[in-house]
Parts: sequence; C-alpha cells; structure tokens
Amino acid sequence: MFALCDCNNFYASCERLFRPDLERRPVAVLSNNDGCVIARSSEVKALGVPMGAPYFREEGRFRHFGVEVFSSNYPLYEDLSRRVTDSLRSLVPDVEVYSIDEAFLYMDTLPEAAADPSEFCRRVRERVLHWTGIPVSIGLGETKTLAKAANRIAKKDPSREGIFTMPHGEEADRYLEGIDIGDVWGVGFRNAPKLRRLGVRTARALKHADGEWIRRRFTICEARTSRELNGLVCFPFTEAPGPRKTIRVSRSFGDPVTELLSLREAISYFAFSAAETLRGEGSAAGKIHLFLMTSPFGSAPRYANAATARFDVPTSCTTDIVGQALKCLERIFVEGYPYKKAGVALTDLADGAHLQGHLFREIKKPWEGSLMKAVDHLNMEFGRGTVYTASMGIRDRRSWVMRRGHVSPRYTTCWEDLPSVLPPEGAQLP
DNA sequence: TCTGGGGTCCTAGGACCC
DNA sequence: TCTGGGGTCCTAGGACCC
Repeated sequence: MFALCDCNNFYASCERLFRPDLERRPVAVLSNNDGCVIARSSEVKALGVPMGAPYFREEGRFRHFGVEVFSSNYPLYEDLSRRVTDSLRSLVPDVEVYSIDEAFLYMDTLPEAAADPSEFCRRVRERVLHWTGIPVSIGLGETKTLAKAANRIAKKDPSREGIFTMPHGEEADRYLEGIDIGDVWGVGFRNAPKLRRLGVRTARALKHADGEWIRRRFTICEARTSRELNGLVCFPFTEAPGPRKTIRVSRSFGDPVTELLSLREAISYFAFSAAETLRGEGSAAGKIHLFLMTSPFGSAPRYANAATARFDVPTSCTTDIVGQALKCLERIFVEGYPYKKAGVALTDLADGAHLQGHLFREIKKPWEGSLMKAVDHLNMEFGRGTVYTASMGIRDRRSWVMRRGHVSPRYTTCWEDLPSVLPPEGAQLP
C-alpha cells in the first residue's frame, strides 16, 4: 500500500502560519516576478481563479474581493517543507519526498501501518498539523497512481476528513469513473484530448483499455499509467532518488534588459548560484548551457538563442563556470533587443569525487577545492551574497532583479525577520 | 504595461561501427 | 535496373510532473 501525503494549498498555508488573521480569508501566492498565481487558498479557488493565471489579469478581481496577495517566499516554503518531511519520518520509516509539498509513504514495512493504513494515516495527519501547522490530505492505494487518485478524493470530498483509501480491484471503478482523464497522474494536457477523442474519458476507461492498443497509439508511459490503475506497480517506491542530472537557474527580469553589462551581471549570478548548488550535491558539470530570450508576448521584436560549452574535465569551480557562461553569452548576444529572461543549465553531471581525467592534458588546480570551500563557508556563515564574483555587479545597483512587491518576512530562516511576541502593556514577566 | 522556475523520461532520427 | 544486416550512441524535441 502506498500513501500520498499532500499539503493543502501549500504556499498559501505557509503564508497563513504566521498570520492567523488570514485564516478563512482569501490568500493567493504569486510566482517569481509576481507573474502568475501559483497557490490559492480554498476561498480563492472558489472565486474561479485558475492555477497559473497571469496576475495582471486577476488584480482587479483580487482587490474587489480583498484577496491577500503574496510574492513567493521560497526560503520560508522550503524550511516548512523540511519540517513536514521530518514530522512524516518521525512516524514512517519509508518516505519518498516527491516535491516541495508531497511525499509518498510506503505502508507495508511497518506492521501497525499495514494492519490499518487508513487509521495510521489519520495519526500521521494529526501529527503533521500539530507539529508544523500545515494541513495535509492523504490518499491510499495499491500503486502511486491510485494513491494520487485517492488523494484527489480526500481533498475534494469534505466528508472524508482528509483521508481516502482507494478500494481494490473492481470496487475502485465507481471512484475512478468520477475522475476525468485529464486529472489522472501522468496524463497531461496534450494526451488528454487525444484520449478523449478515442473514447477514453475517465480514469476507469484508461484502466480497462487494452494495454497493447494504448502502447501502439501512445507510448510506454501511458501504458504504465493504465497498468498502475489496475493495481500493478510500475513506479516503485524509491526512497533515495539518485543525484540530479541537470541543474538550472533562470529568471525573468522585472524590467527588460538591453545592456550587455547588465546581462553579464545576471548571467554571472545564475552561473554562480548553479555552481553553488552543484557543489552542494557533490557533483561536477561536464557542460554548461546558456539561453536568453525576449518576451514571447506582445509585439516587440523577438529573439531567442542558446549556446553550449564543454569543460575539458568536469568542474564545480565557480570561476570556471561563470567564465564559460560569459563566453557563451558573447557568442549569442545581439545588441538592441529587450531581453526578458535568461538562464544557465549545468548538464552532464558527474560524481565530483570520481572524475574522468583528460587524456592529453594535465589539469591540476590544487587551490581550487579549498577556495570554493572558503567561498561556500563564508556565504553559509554570513548569508548569501557575502562573497561573489565581481562580474555579478554591486548588489544595490543591479537593474535586472525580479519584481517582488508582496513578499512576506523570512520568519524562520533570517534573524532579522524572526517574529517577536511582545507581552501586553504593563504585564509582569515571570 | 504586466504572463514562473525546475526537473525527469521517452522516442525518433541521424551518425556511426563492423 | 540492380545496392545487406545488425548493432550502438547521441541529440533534439516532446511529453509529463510539481
């Protein structure tokens, strides 16, 4: 049995945690750059605001209904996500963190969980709420896909009180009948219309479709989803997913950037940040990929391009990575366009401890390791941005920063932002 | 005026080998 | 007019997820 534990309206719940006055009030959280709506409290969902809606189109409606709007505050969400995971691990040995707000729990290793999974999950849910203040819903099923489907029902049907177990075999059909094909985990907005045209309109229909036929008309992915709906595990529990294969840092700019100098600063910043993540994973990058683009919307002239460079020996050294990124930029930058977004991706990642050498060249920089350790240590100890490459520009003069008009304090990760609890006037402290 | 960011996996087609 | 058979590896593009 798999359980899928999913935090309710996660980012909105995080924002409410330190603002009890927002309980039962509409709360929306925006993507980076205050671009789109990416989290909605139930009140905002009830207004009919879709996931991913551009904020500028909803702004009027939000003002009218008094929706409390937040820019995304990832330090806060990541910290609370870790607390939720820790709470889960305190009760369940096998936890697979699937995303910032979801985790699969494997029920069969723990005898008390296997005996009555649904009752056990009730305890899990209570503990997470009690320890972190974040409400979660839990769906149970024989496969991850069925647990996902069960989770939907747990969320949608208030009478389930946040827990639903998908029954086995044919008994599941009456529930799967109520799930639109487009809402099945693994069926996206491209294949859903195609499946519908072929008469497969619900989760139940996909479950009973002929496997060979699905495989022919689609790919192995859709065939697996169909098998999973039949209770056959195709996506096994994987507690420790391997190291990442790509690391990507990209941002849209608050205002379009036209100057090469500003772009160099931004690219340096992205490359610096990617290199930091890379070392955190203990990996080294074999290639670097840089891309930039103008806005895909509106009538302004458009330009988009990308460049890739390969390192002779995989590296995790910031100066190597920033240097190559800037060389890539020289290759594709064209004067005169209003650039709206750019980014850096590190690929061909290898284990940093066991690097393949270069056949014809001896490349040894013994100081490199300790220099990067010092940089990471300083930035860890004294805060991000304590040391950085000069090419990133001076912090307060960067023109390419993103818009974040409604950001909440970093309540749990920054000393200056810690909430203070003041005693009432004249009260005696014990 | 204003439209996010970060991932994984699969497939088809091309290039190459003997 | 006629031109083999059996492989591997790489890449770009497309699909999906949150």
